[in-house]
Amino acid sequence: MKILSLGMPSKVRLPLKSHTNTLWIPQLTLDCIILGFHQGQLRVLLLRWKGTQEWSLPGGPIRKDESIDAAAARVLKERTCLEQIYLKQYHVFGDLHRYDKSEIQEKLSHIIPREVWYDRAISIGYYALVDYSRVSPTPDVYTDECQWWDIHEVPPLLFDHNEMIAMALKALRMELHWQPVGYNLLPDQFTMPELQRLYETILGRTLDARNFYKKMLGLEILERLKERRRGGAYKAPYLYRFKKEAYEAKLKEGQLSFL
Amino acid sequence: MKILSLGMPSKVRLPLKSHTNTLWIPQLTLDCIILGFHQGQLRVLLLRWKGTQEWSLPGGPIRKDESIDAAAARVLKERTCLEQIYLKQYHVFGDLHRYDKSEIQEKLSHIIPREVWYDRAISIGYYALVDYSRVSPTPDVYTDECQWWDIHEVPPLLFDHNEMIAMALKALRMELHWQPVGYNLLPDQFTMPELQRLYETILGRTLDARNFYKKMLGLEILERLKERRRGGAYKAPYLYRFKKEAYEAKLKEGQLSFL
DNA sequence: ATATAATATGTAATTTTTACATAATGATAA
DNA sequence: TTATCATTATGTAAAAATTACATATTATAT
Repeated sequence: MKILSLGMPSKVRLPLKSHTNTLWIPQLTLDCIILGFHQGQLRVLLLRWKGTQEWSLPGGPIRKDESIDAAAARVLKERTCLEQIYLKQYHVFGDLHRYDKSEIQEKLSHIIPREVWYDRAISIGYYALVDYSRVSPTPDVYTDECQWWDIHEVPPLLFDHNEMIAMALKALRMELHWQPVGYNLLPDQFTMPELQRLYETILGRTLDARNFYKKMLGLEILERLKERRRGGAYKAPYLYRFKKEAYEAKLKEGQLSFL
Repeated sequence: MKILSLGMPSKVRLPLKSHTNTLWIPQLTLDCIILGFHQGQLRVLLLRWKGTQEWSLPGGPIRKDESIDAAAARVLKERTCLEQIYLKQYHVFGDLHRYDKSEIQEKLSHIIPREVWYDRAISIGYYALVDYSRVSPTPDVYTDECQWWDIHEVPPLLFDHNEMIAMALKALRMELHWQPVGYNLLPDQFTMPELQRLYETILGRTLDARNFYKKMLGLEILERLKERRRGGAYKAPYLYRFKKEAYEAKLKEGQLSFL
Protein backbone atom coordinates (compact mmCIF):
# COMPACT_ATOMS: atom_id res chain seq x y z
CA MET A 1 0.00 0.00 0.00
CA LYS A 2 3.02 2.27 0.40
CA ILE A 3 3.30 3.64 -3.10
CA LEU A 4 4.76 6.84 -1.79
CA SER A 5 8.37 5.86 -1.69
CA LEU A 6 8.39 3.76 -4.83
CA GLY A 7 8.45 6.69 -7.16
CA MET A 8 6.61 6.56 -10.45
CA PRO A 9 7.20 7.20 -14.12
CA SER A 10 7.42 10.97 -13.86
CA LYS A 11 6.36 11.17 -17.47
CA VAL A 12 2.74 11.25 -16.48
CA ARG A 13 1.94 14.36 -14.53
CA LEU A 14 -0.74 16.04 -16.54
CA PRO A 15 -4.49 15.94 -16.87
CA LEU A 16 -4.46 13.85 -20.03
CA LYS A 17 -7.10 11.64 -21.55
CA SER A 18 -4.63 8.82 -21.79
CA HIS A 19 -5.13 8.38 -18.06
CA THR A 20 -8.59 6.98 -18.56
CA ASN A 21 -8.81 3.33 -17.64
CA THR A 22 -5.23 3.19 -16.55
CA LEU A 23 -3.37 3.58 -13.31
CA TRP A 24 -4.56 7.14 -12.86
CA ILE A 25 -7.71 8.76 -11.59
CA PRO A 26 -9.10 10.73 -14.53
CA GLN A 27 -9.84 14.44 -14.53
CA LEU A 28 -8.39 14.94 -11.08
CA THR A 29 -4.97 16.37 -10.35
CA LEU A 30 -3.13 18.02 -7.56
CA ASP A 31 -0.77 20.96 -7.59
CA CYS A 32 1.88 21.61 -5.06
CA ILE A 33 3.04 25.02 -3.87
CA ILE A 34 6.44 24.16 -2.45
CA LEU A 35 7.55 27.00 -0.21
CA GLY A 36 10.98 27.72 1.18
CA PHE A 37 12.54 30.68 2.92
CA HIS A 38 15.87 32.10 1.81
CA GLN A 39 17.59 35.46 2.08
CA GLY A 40 14.57 37.08 3.59
CA GLN A 41 12.32 35.86 0.79
CA LEU A 42 9.50 33.39 0.72
CA ARG A 43 10.19 31.34 -2.38
CA VAL A 44 8.16 28.94 -4.45
CA LEU A 45 9.49 26.13 -6.61
CA LEU A 46 8.51 26.40 -10.28
CA LEU A 47 9.15 24.35 -13.42
CA ARG A 48 10.01 25.70 -16.87
CA TRP A 49 8.57 23.71 -19.77
CA LYS A 50 10.96 22.25 -22.31
CA GLY A 51 11.93 24.65 -25.04
CA THR A 52 9.76 27.46 -23.67
CA GLN A 53 9.83 30.31 -21.23
CA GLU A 54 6.58 29.05 -19.70
CA TRP A 55 6.55 28.24 -15.98
CA SER A 56 4.10 26.34 -13.82
CA LEU A 57 3.72 24.53 -10.53
CA PRO A 58 4.72 20.93 -9.86
CA GLY A 59 1.74 18.63 -9.80
CA GLY A 60 -0.01 15.87 -11.62
CA PRO A 61 -2.63 13.15 -11.47
CA ILE A 62 -3.31 10.76 -8.62
CA ARG A 63 -2.76 7.04 -8.84
CA LYS A 64 -5.74 4.82 -8.28
CA ASP A 65 -3.83 3.06 -5.56
CA GLU A 66 -2.49 5.95 -3.53
CA SER A 67 -4.14 8.37 -1.17
CA ILE A 68 -4.23 11.99 -2.25
CA ASP A 69 -1.82 12.89 0.54
CA ALA A 70 0.57 10.22 -0.67
CA ALA A 71 0.27 11.60 -4.18
CA ALA A 72 1.18 15.06 -2.94
CA ALA A 73 4.13 13.62 -1.01
CA ARG A 74 5.22 11.78 -4.14
CA VAL A 75 5.17 14.96 -6.25
CA LEU A 76 7.03 16.78 -3.54
CA LYS A 77 9.66 14.09 -3.31
CA GLU A 78 10.20 13.98 -7.04
CA ARG A 79 10.87 17.71 -7.23
CA THR A 80 12.84 18.15 -4.02
CA CYS A 81 14.17 14.73 -3.02
CA LEU A 82 12.63 15.37 0.40
CA GLU A 83 10.35 13.10 2.40
CA GLN A 84 8.37 13.47 5.60
CA ILE A 85 7.51 17.05 4.80
CA TYR A 86 4.72 19.23 6.13
CA LEU A 87 2.02 19.22 3.45
CA LYS A 88 -1.28 20.99 3.74
CA GLN A 89 -4.32 20.58 1.57
CA TYR A 90 -5.72 24.08 1.29
CA HIS A 91 -8.20 24.35 -1.56
CA VAL A 92 -9.77 22.52 -4.47
CA PHE A 93 -9.82 24.36 -7.76
CA GLY A 94 -12.89 23.11 -9.54
CA ASP A 95 -14.25 25.85 -11.74
CA LEU A 96 -15.35 24.84 -15.18
CA HIS A 97 -13.01 27.26 -16.87
CA ARG A 98 -10.14 27.42 -14.42
CA TYR A 99 -7.80 28.31 -17.23
CA ASP A 100 -7.74 28.84 -20.96
CA LYS A 101 -7.37 25.30 -22.27
CA SER A 102 -6.70 26.33 -25.85
CA GLU A 103 -3.90 28.60 -24.69
CA ILE A 104 -2.27 25.66 -22.89
CA GLN A 105 -2.78 23.39 -25.87
CA GLU A 106 -1.13 25.97 -28.05
CA LYS A 107 1.82 26.77 -25.83
CA LEU A 108 2.66 23.16 -25.04
CA SER A 109 1.74 21.60 -28.39
CA HIS A 110 5.36 20.68 -29.09
CA ILE A 111 5.44 18.65 -25.86
CA ILE A 112 1.88 17.40 -25.40
CA PRO A 113 -0.39 16.55 -28.35
CA ARG A 114 -3.37 18.88 -28.31
CA GLU A 115 -5.98 16.15 -28.34
CA VAL A 116 -4.88 14.37 -25.18
CA TRP A 117 -5.89 17.11 -22.75
CA TYR A 118 -9.05 16.54 -20.80
CA ASP A 119 -11.81 18.99 -21.48
CA ARG A 120 -11.63 19.74 -17.86
CA ALA A 121 -9.73 18.77 -14.74
CA ILE A 122 -10.21 19.51 -11.07
CA SER A 123 -7.12 20.16 -9.01
CA ILE A 124 -6.48 19.77 -5.32
CA GLY A 125 -4.13 22.44 -4.04
CA TYR A 126 -1.47 21.57 -1.48
CA TYR A 127 1.26 23.68 -0.07
CA ALA A 128 4.44 22.29 1.41
CA LEU A 129 6.76 24.00 3.85
CA VAL A 130 10.33 22.90 3.37
CA ASP A 131 13.78 23.71 4.62
CA TYR A 132 15.18 25.57 1.62
CA SER A 133 18.72 24.43 2.22
CA ARG A 134 17.79 20.76 1.99
CA VAL A 135 15.99 20.95 -1.36
CA SER A 136 17.52 19.69 -4.59
CA PRO A 137 15.29 21.20 -7.28
CA THR A 138 14.72 18.58 -9.96
CA PRO A 139 12.89 19.07 -13.26
CA ASP A 140 10.75 16.28 -14.71
CA VAL A 141 10.59 14.91 -18.24
CA TYR A 142 8.45 17.78 -19.48
CA THR A 143 10.62 20.52 -18.09
CA ASP A 144 14.10 21.93 -18.50
CA GLU A 145 14.40 23.70 -15.24
CA CYS A 146 13.20 23.57 -11.65
CA GLN A 147 13.88 26.78 -9.80
CA TRP A 148 13.02 28.86 -6.78
CA TRP A 149 11.19 32.13 -7.31
CA ASP A 150 10.50 34.88 -4.84
CA ILE A 151 6.78 34.48 -4.26
CA HIS A 152 6.31 38.17 -4.97
CA GLU A 153 8.23 38.00 -8.23
CA VAL A 154 6.52 35.02 -9.83
CA PRO A 155 5.99 35.53 -13.59
CA PRO A 156 2.66 34.83 -15.30
CA LEU A 157 2.23 31.07 -15.06
CA LEU A 158 0.39 28.48 -17.10
CA PHE A 159 -3.03 27.23 -15.98
CA ASP A 160 -4.50 29.02 -12.95
CA HIS A 161 -1.27 28.64 -11.05
CA ASN A 162 -0.84 32.29 -10.15
CA GLU A 163 -4.19 32.17 -8.43
CA MET A 164 -3.20 28.97 -6.68
CA ILE A 165 -0.10 30.61 -5.26
CA ALA A 166 -2.04 33.66 -4.16
CA MET A 167 -4.56 31.49 -2.32
CA ALA A 168 -1.84 29.37 -0.75
CA LEU A 169 -0.18 32.49 0.62
CA LYS A 170 -3.49 33.60 2.05
CA ALA A 171 -4.01 30.21 3.69
CA LEU A 172 -0.47 30.25 5.03
CA ARG A 173 -1.05 33.68 6.57
CA MET A 174 -3.97 32.22 8.48
CA GLU A 175 -1.96 29.22 9.62
CA LEU A 176 0.83 31.46 10.79
CA HIS A 177 -1.34 32.42 13.74
CA TRP A 178 -1.68 28.98 15.28
CA GLN A 179 0.89 26.71 13.65
CA PRO A 180 4.65 26.69 14.20
CA VAL A 181 5.34 27.54 10.56
CA GLY A 182 8.91 28.42 11.40
CA TYR A 183 9.51 24.86 12.46
CA ASN A 184 8.89 23.66 8.92
CA LEU A 185 10.40 26.51 6.95
CA LEU A 186 13.63 27.01 8.87
CA PRO A 187 16.57 24.68 9.46
CA ASP A 188 16.76 22.87 12.75
CA GLN A 189 18.77 25.71 14.22
CA PHE A 190 17.95 29.32 13.49
CA THR A 191 18.24 32.78 14.98
CA MET A 192 15.49 34.97 16.32
CA PRO A 193 15.99 37.67 13.67
CA GLU A 194 15.65 34.96 11.02
CA LEU A 195 12.40 33.79 12.53
CA GLN A 196 11.16 37.35 12.74
CA ARG A 197 12.01 38.04 9.11
CA LEU A 198 10.10 34.89 8.18
CA TYR A 199 7.02 36.21 9.92
CA GLU A 200 7.43 39.65 8.45
CA THR A 201 7.79 38.25 4.96
CA ILE A 202 4.72 36.05 5.15
CA LEU A 203 2.61 38.73 6.79
CA GLY A 204 3.88 41.51 4.58
CA ARG A 205 4.49 43.89 7.47
CA THR A 206 7.23 44.64 9.94
CA LEU A 207 7.16 43.55 13.54
CA ASP A 208 8.76 45.05 16.62
CA ALA A 209 11.79 42.98 17.63
CA ARG A 210 11.29 43.33 21.40
CA ASN A 211 7.66 42.31 21.22
CA PHE A 212 8.51 39.48 18.88
CA TYR A 213 11.14 38.04 21.24
CA LYS A 214 8.72 38.35 24.13
CA LYS A 215 5.93 36.61 22.24
CA MET A 216 8.01 33.74 20.91
CA LEU A 217 9.83 33.05 24.14
CA GLY A 218 6.56 33.31 26.06
CA LEU A 219 5.21 30.36 24.10
CA GLU A 220 7.82 28.19 25.77
CA ILE A 221 8.42 26.10 22.69
CA LEU A 222 11.83 27.52 21.84
CA GLU A 223 15.14 26.50 23.31
CA ARG A 224 18.09 28.84 23.21
CA LEU A 225 21.39 27.12 22.47
CA LYS A 226 24.71 28.11 23.93
CA GLU A 227 26.20 28.69 20.50
CA ARG A 228 25.74 31.73 18.35
CA ARG A 229 25.64 31.98 14.61
CA ARG A 230 29.19 32.79 13.50
CA GLY A 231 30.44 34.15 10.22
CA GLY A 232 27.90 36.91 9.76
CA ALA A 233 28.88 40.52 10.06
CA TYR A 234 28.54 42.27 13.41
CA LYS A 235 27.14 40.85 16.61
CA ALA A 236 26.58 37.13 16.46
CA PRO A 237 22.98 36.13 17.23
CA TYR A 238 22.02 33.22 19.46
CA LEU A 239 20.78 30.04 17.87
CA TYR A 240 17.41 28.59 18.81
CA ARG A 241 15.68 25.30 18.25
CA PHE A 242 12.01 24.30 18.45
CA LYS A 243 11.15 21.99 21.33
CA LYS A 244 9.13 19.47 19.39
CA GLU A 245 7.39 17.78 22.31
CA ALA A 246 6.47 21.10 23.89
CA TYR A 247 4.82 22.58 20.84
CA GLU A 248 3.09 19.37 19.82
CA ALA A 249 1.55 19.17 23.26
CA LYS A 250 0.38 22.78 23.09
CA LEU A 251 -0.85 22.37 19.52
CA LYS A 252 -3.07 19.49 20.55
CA GLU A 253 -4.63 21.52 23.31
CA GLY A 254 -5.09 24.43 20.93
CA GLN A 255 -3.02 26.60 23.21
CA LEU A 256 -0.77 28.20 20.69
CA SER A 257 -1.25 31.74 19.46
CA PHE A 258 1.67 33.15 17.54
CA LEU A 259 0.25 36.56 16.70
CA MET B 1 -23.05 27.48 -18.01
CA LYS B 2 -25.56 27.76 -15.19
CA ILE B 3 -26.27 24.13 -14.51
CA LEU B 4 -26.95 24.88 -10.90
CA SER B 5 -30.60 25.72 -11.15
CA LEU B 6 -31.53 23.17 -13.79
CA GLY B 7 -31.69 20.31 -11.37
CA MET B 8 -30.61 16.84 -12.45
CA PRO B 9 -31.81 13.27 -12.32
CA SER B 10 -31.36 12.78 -8.60
CA LYS B 11 -31.05 9.08 -9.25
CA VAL B 12 -27.33 9.37 -9.72
CA ARG B 13 -25.64 10.49 -6.57
CA LEU B 14 -23.19 7.73 -5.83
CA PRO B 15 -19.66 6.80 -6.76
CA LEU B 16 -20.70 4.21 -9.30
CA LYS B 17 -18.79 2.78 -12.23
CA SER B 18 -21.70 3.55 -14.51
CA HIS B 19 -20.54 7.14 -14.37
CA THR B 20 -17.54 6.38 -16.53
CA ASN B 21 -17.76 7.98 -19.95
CA THR B 22 -21.00 9.66 -19.15
CA LEU B 23 -22.07 12.98 -17.81
CA TRP B 24 -20.23 12.49 -14.54
CA ILE B 25 -16.67 12.85 -13.40
CA PRO B 26 -15.60 9.37 -12.31
CA GLN B 27 -14.25 8.49 -8.88
CA LEU B 28 -14.88 11.94 -7.50
CA THR B 29 -17.79 12.92 -5.31
CA LEU B 30 -18.73 15.57 -2.84
CA ASP B 31 -20.53 15.33 0.46
CA CYS B 32 -22.46 18.06 2.06
CA ILE B 33 -22.76 18.70 5.78
CA ILE B 34 -25.90 20.80 5.90
CA LEU B 35 -26.06 22.55 9.23
CA GLY B 36 -28.96 24.29 10.89
CA PHE B 37 -29.63 25.65 14.35
CA HIS B 38 -32.82 24.82 16.21
CA GLN B 39 -33.86 24.67 19.84
CA GLY B 40 -30.37 25.28 21.05
CA GLN B 41 -28.98 22.46 18.95
CA LEU B 42 -26.68 22.45 15.97
CA ARG B 43 -28.32 19.99 13.60
CA VAL B 44 -27.17 18.17 10.51
CA LEU B 45 -29.36 16.89 7.69
CA LEU B 46 -29.12 13.12 7.11
CA LEU B 47 -30.71 10.64 4.73
CA ARG B 48 -32.03 7.17 5.60
CA TRP B 49 -31.56 4.56 2.89
CA LYS B 50 -34.63 2.80 1.52
CA GLY B 51 -35.70 -0.16 3.56
CA THR B 52 -32.86 0.23 6.05
CA GLN B 53 -31.95 2.00 9.25
CA GLU B 54 -28.72 3.18 7.65
CA TRP B 55 -28.07 6.91 7.52
CA SER B 56 -25.60 8.97 5.55
CA LEU B 57 -24.87 12.48 4.30
CA PRO B 58 -26.29 14.04 1.15
CA GLY B 59 -23.78 14.08 -1.67
CA GLY B 60 -22.91 12.59 -4.98
CA PRO B 61 -20.81 12.89 -8.10
CA ILE B 62 -19.98 16.01 -10.07
CA ARG B 63 -21.17 16.68 -13.57
CA LYS B 64 -18.56 17.19 -16.22
CA ASP B 65 -20.16 20.48 -17.08
CA GLU B 66 -20.55 22.05 -13.66
CA SER B 67 -18.07 23.55 -11.25
CA ILE B 68 -17.60 21.74 -7.97
CA ASP B 69 -19.20 24.64 -6.12
CA ALA B 70 -22.20 24.43 -8.43
CA ALA B 71 -22.39 20.70 -7.75
CA ALA B 72 -22.46 21.33 -4.02
CA ALA B 73 -25.13 23.98 -4.48
CA ARG B 74 -27.13 21.53 -6.57
CA VAL B 75 -26.97 18.82 -3.88
CA LEU B 76 -27.92 21.36 -1.28
CA LYS B 77 -30.85 22.60 -3.30
CA GLU B 78 -32.15 19.11 -3.95
CA ARG B 79 -32.24 18.25 -0.25
CA THR B 80 -33.41 21.58 1.14
CA CYS B 81 -35.05 23.48 -1.73
CA LEU B 82 -32.76 26.38 -0.83
CA GLU B 83 -30.55 28.41 -3.13
CA GLN B 84 -27.94 31.11 -2.63
CA ILE B 85 -26.66 29.44 0.51
CA TYR B 86 -23.34 29.81 2.28
CA LEU B 87 -21.29 26.77 1.27
CA LYS B 88 -17.73 26.15 2.35
CA GLN B 89 -15.32 23.62 0.97
CA TYR B 90 -13.43 22.41 4.02
CA HIS B 91 -11.56 19.18 3.27
CA VAL B 92 -10.96 16.49 0.66
CA PHE B 93 -11.26 12.94 1.86
CA GLY B 94 -8.86 10.97 -0.26
CA ASP B 95 -7.55 8.05 1.73
CA LEU B 96 -7.35 4.77 -0.06
CA HIS B 97 -9.56 3.03 2.46
CA ARG B 98 -11.79 5.84 3.60
CA TYR B 99 -14.47 3.32 4.46
CA ASP B 100 -15.19 -0.38 4.31
CA LYS B 101 -16.39 -0.83 0.76
CA SER B 102 -17.61 -4.39 1.25
CA GLU B 103 -19.71 -3.28 4.21
CA ILE B 104 -21.38 -0.67 2.03
CA GLN B 105 -21.89 -3.15 -0.80
CA GLU B 106 -23.50 -5.51 1.64
CA LYS B 107 -25.76 -3.05 3.41
CA LEU B 108 -27.00 -1.39 0.23
CA SER B 109 -27.06 -4.43 -2.03
CA HIS B 110 -30.86 -4.33 -2.30
CA ILE B 111 -30.60 -0.78 -3.67
CA ILE B 112 -27.30 -0.66 -5.53
CA PRO B 113 -25.85 -3.69 -7.34
CA ARG B 114 -22.57 -4.65 -5.68
CA GLU B 115 -20.52 -4.52 -8.86
CA VAL B 116 -21.23 -0.94 -9.80
CA TRP B 117 -19.31 0.64 -6.93
CA TYR B 118 -15.96 2.12 -7.75
CA ASP B 119 -13.03 0.50 -6.08
CA ARG B 120 -12.32 3.85 -4.69
CA ALA B 121 -13.69 7.37 -4.70
CA ILE B 122 -12.36 10.69 -3.45
CA SER B 123 -14.83 13.05 -1.84
CA ILE B 124 -14.76 16.80 -1.46
CA GLY B 125 -16.31 17.87 1.82
CA TYR B 126 -18.52 20.95 1.96
CA TYR B 127 -20.51 22.34 4.79
CA ALA B 128 -23.51 24.56 4.36
CA LEU B 129 -24.97 26.96 6.90
CA VAL B 130 -28.71 27.31 6.48
CA ASP B 131 -31.64 28.93 8.18
CA TYR B 132 -33.26 25.87 9.73
CA SER B 133 -36.77 27.29 9.46
CA ARG B 134 -36.53 27.66 5.69
CA VAL B 135 -35.45 24.10 4.93
CA SER B 136 -37.79 21.50 3.45
CA PRO B 137 -35.92 18.23 4.00
CA THR B 138 -36.35 16.11 0.89
CA PRO B 139 -35.17 12.51 0.41
CA ASP B 140 -33.87 11.34 -2.95
CA VAL B 141 -34.66 8.20 -4.93
CA TYR B 142 -32.38 6.04 -2.81
CA THR B 143 -33.72 7.18 0.52
CA ASP B 144 -36.91 7.08 2.50
CA GLU B 145 -36.26 9.90 4.85
CA CYS B 146 -34.41 13.17 5.11
CA GLN B 147 -34.15 14.40 8.65
CA TRP B 148 -32.36 16.75 11.02
CA TRP B 149 -30.16 15.25 13.71
CA ASP B 150 -28.52 16.93 16.64
CA ILE B 151 -24.88 16.96 15.61
CA HIS B 152 -23.96 15.44 18.96
CA GLU B 153 -26.50 12.63 18.61
CA VAL B 154 -25.66 11.42 15.12
CA PRO B 155 -25.84 7.61 14.83
CA PRO B 156 -23.07 5.56 13.20
CA LEU B 157 -23.26 6.49 9.52
CA LEU B 158 -22.32 4.77 6.30
CA PHE B 159 -19.01 5.55 4.60
CA ASP B 160 -16.67 7.84 6.54
CA HIS B 161 -19.47 10.28 7.16
CA ASN B 162 -19.08 10.46 10.92
CA GLU B 163 -15.52 11.60 10.44
CA MET B 164 -16.66 14.11 7.84
CA ILE B 165 -19.09 15.65 10.30
CA ALA B 166 -16.47 15.76 13.04
CA MET B 167 -14.05 17.57 10.76
CA ALA B 168 -16.72 19.96 9.53
CA LEU B 169 -17.50 20.91 13.10
CA LYS B 170 -13.85 21.52 13.76
CA ALA B 171 -13.58 23.71 10.66
CA LEU B 172 -16.72 25.58 11.66
CA ARG B 173 -15.27 26.27 15.10
CA MET B 174 -12.31 27.92 13.44
CA GLU B 175 -14.52 29.97 11.15
CA LEU B 176 -16.59 31.11 14.07
CA HIS B 177 -13.76 33.40 15.06
CA TRP B 178 -13.69 35.53 11.96
CA GLN B 179 -16.87 34.85 10.01
CA PRO B 180 -20.40 36.01 10.82
CA VAL B 181 -21.64 32.45 11.15
CA GLY B 182 -24.78 33.68 12.88
CA TYR B 183 -25.73 35.54 9.75
CA ASN B 184 -26.04 32.27 7.87
CA LEU B 185 -27.44 30.02 10.57
CA LEU B 186 -30.07 32.33 12.04
CA PRO B 187 -33.17 33.87 10.50
CA ASP B 188 -32.99 37.45 9.36
CA GLN B 189 -34.17 38.62 12.76
CA PHE B 190 -32.91 37.04 15.95
CA THR B 191 -32.30 37.82 19.58
CA MET B 192 -29.00 38.20 21.37
CA PRO B 193 -29.58 35.16 23.61
CA GLU B 194 -30.24 33.11 20.49
CA LEU B 195 -26.99 34.25 18.95
CA GLN B 196 -25.17 33.51 22.18
CA ARG B 197 -26.62 30.02 22.40
CA LEU B 198 -25.49 29.43 18.81
CA TYR B 199 -21.93 30.32 19.74
CA GLU B 200 -22.07 28.25 22.91
CA THR B 201 -23.35 25.25 21.02
CA ILE B 202 -20.73 25.37 18.32
CA LEU B 203 -17.91 26.04 20.76
CA GLY B 204 -19.14 23.55 23.32
CA ARG B 205 -18.73 25.94 26.23
CA THR B 206 -20.73 28.64 27.93
CA LEU B 207 -20.09 32.34 27.46
CA ASP B 208 -20.75 35.25 29.75
CA ALA B 209 -23.81 37.16 28.56
CA ARG B 210 -22.48 40.63 29.43
CA ASN B 211 -19.20 40.05 27.67
CA PHE B 212 -21.00 38.54 24.72
CA TYR B 213 -23.28 41.56 24.28
CA LYS B 214 -20.30 43.85 24.57
CA LYS B 215 -18.30 41.93 22.00
CA MET B 216 -21.07 41.58 19.44
CA LEU B 217 -22.27 45.16 19.71
CA GLY B 218 -18.68 46.40 19.61
CA LEU B 219 -18.28 44.89 16.16
CA GLU B 220 -20.84 47.39 14.88
CA ILE B 221 -22.37 44.95 12.45
CA LEU B 222 -25.61 44.41 14.37
CA GLU B 223 -28.66 46.61 14.32
CA ARG B 224 -31.16 46.53 17.16
CA LEU B 225 -34.77 46.73 16.04
CA LYS B 226 -37.54 48.50 17.91
CA GLU B 227 -39.56 45.33 18.20
CA ARG B 228 -39.01 42.56 20.67
CA ARG B 229 -39.65 38.88 20.26
CA ARG B 230 -43.18 38.27 21.57
CA GLY B 231 -44.80 35.03 22.58
CA GLY B 232 -41.99 33.59 24.66
CA ALA B 233 -42.26 33.29 28.40
CA TYR B 234 -40.96 36.09 30.60
CA LYS B 235 -39.14 39.20 29.49
CA ALA B 236 -39.30 39.75 25.75
CA PRO B 237 -35.86 40.11 24.18
CA TYR B 238 -34.97 42.67 21.54
CA LEU B 239 -34.63 41.59 17.95
CA TYR B 240 -31.44 42.21 16.03
CA ARG B 241 -30.42 42.06 12.40
CA PHE B 242 -27.00 41.85 10.73
CA LYS B 243 -25.97 44.95 8.82
CA LYS B 244 -24.83 43.26 5.66
CA GLU B 245 -22.84 46.13 4.16
CA ALA B 246 -21.08 46.81 7.45
CA TYR B 247 -19.87 43.28 8.02
CA GLU B 248 -18.94 42.68 4.41
CA ALA B 249 -16.79 45.79 4.48
CA LYS B 250 -15.08 44.68 7.69
CA LEU B 251 -14.70 41.10 6.45
CA LYS B 252 -12.83 42.31 3.40
CA GLU B 253 -10.43 44.30 5.50
CA GLY B 254 -9.99 41.33 7.82
CA GLN B 255 -11.15 43.43 10.72
CA LEU B 256 -13.58 41.04 12.29
CA SER B 257 -12.78 39.06 15.40
CA PHE B 258 -15.76 37.41 17.02
CA LEU B 259 -14.01 35.66 19.89
C1' DA C 1 42.03 50.39 18.81
C1' DT C 2 37.92 52.18 16.78
C1' DA C 3 33.87 52.27 14.07
C1' DT C 4 30.07 49.76 12.55
C1' DA C 5 25.67 47.70 12.20
C1' DA C 6 22.99 44.23 13.91
C1' DT C 7 21.53 41.82 18.29
C1' DA C 8 19.38 41.71 22.79
C1' DT C 9 16.57 43.45 26.18
C1' DG C 10 12.74 46.33 29.89
C1' DT C 11 9.12 49.32 31.06
C1' DA C 12 5.06 52.00 30.69
C1' DA C 13 0.70 52.92 28.19
C1' DT C 14 -3.04 51.03 25.82
C1' DT C 15 -6.22 47.74 24.54
C1' DT C 16 -8.56 43.56 25.09
C1' DT C 17 -10.38 40.06 27.78
C1' DT C 18 -12.23 38.24 31.77
C1' DA C 19 -14.88 38.11 36.04
C1' DC C 20 -18.76 39.17 38.40
C1' DA C 21 -24.11 41.00 40.39
C1' DT C 22 -28.36 43.38 39.97
C1' DA C 23 -32.31 45.87 38.14
C1' DA C 24 -35.85 45.59 34.53
C1' DT C 25 -39.39 43.24 32.11
C1' DG C 26 -43.09 40.58 30.07
C1' DA C 27 -45.59 36.36 30.89
C1' DT C 28 -47.81 33.48 34.13
C1' DA C 29 -50.29 32.13 38.14
C1' DA C 30 -52.73 33.28 42.16
C1' DT D 1 -55.08 43.10 39.88
C1' DT D 2 -51.10 41.72 41.94
C1' DA D 3 -47.27 38.89 43.00
C1' DT D 4 -44.13 35.67 41.22
C1' DC D 5 -41.16 34.00 38.00
C1' DA D 6 -37.47 33.21 34.69
C1' DT D 7 -35.20 35.58 31.48
C1' DT D 8 -33.19 39.76 29.54
C1' DA D 9 -30.21 43.70 29.79
C1' DT D 10 -26.55 46.16 31.47
C1' DG D 11 -21.57 48.42 34.06
C1' DT D 12 -17.39 48.29 36.40
C1' DA D 13 -13.09 46.69 38.06
C1' DA D 14 -9.21 43.43 37.65
C1' DA D 15 -6.26 40.83 34.81
C1' DA D 16 -4.05 39.75 30.67
C1' DA D 17 -2.36 40.70 26.24
C1' DT D 18 -0.72 43.86 23.02
C1' DT D 19 1.56 47.82 21.58
C1' DA D 20 4.91 51.54 21.65
C1' DC D 21 9.31 52.94 22.34
C1' DA D 22 15.25 53.55 23.32
C1' DT D 23 19.68 51.91 24.65
C1' DA D 24 23.54 48.93 25.87
C1' DT D 25 26.00 44.98 23.87
C1' DT D 26 28.95 42.68 20.74
C1' DA D 27 31.29 40.23 16.76
C1' DT D 28 33.14 41.90 12.75
C1' DA D 29 35.52 45.14 9.70
C1' DT D 30 38.64 48.87 9.21
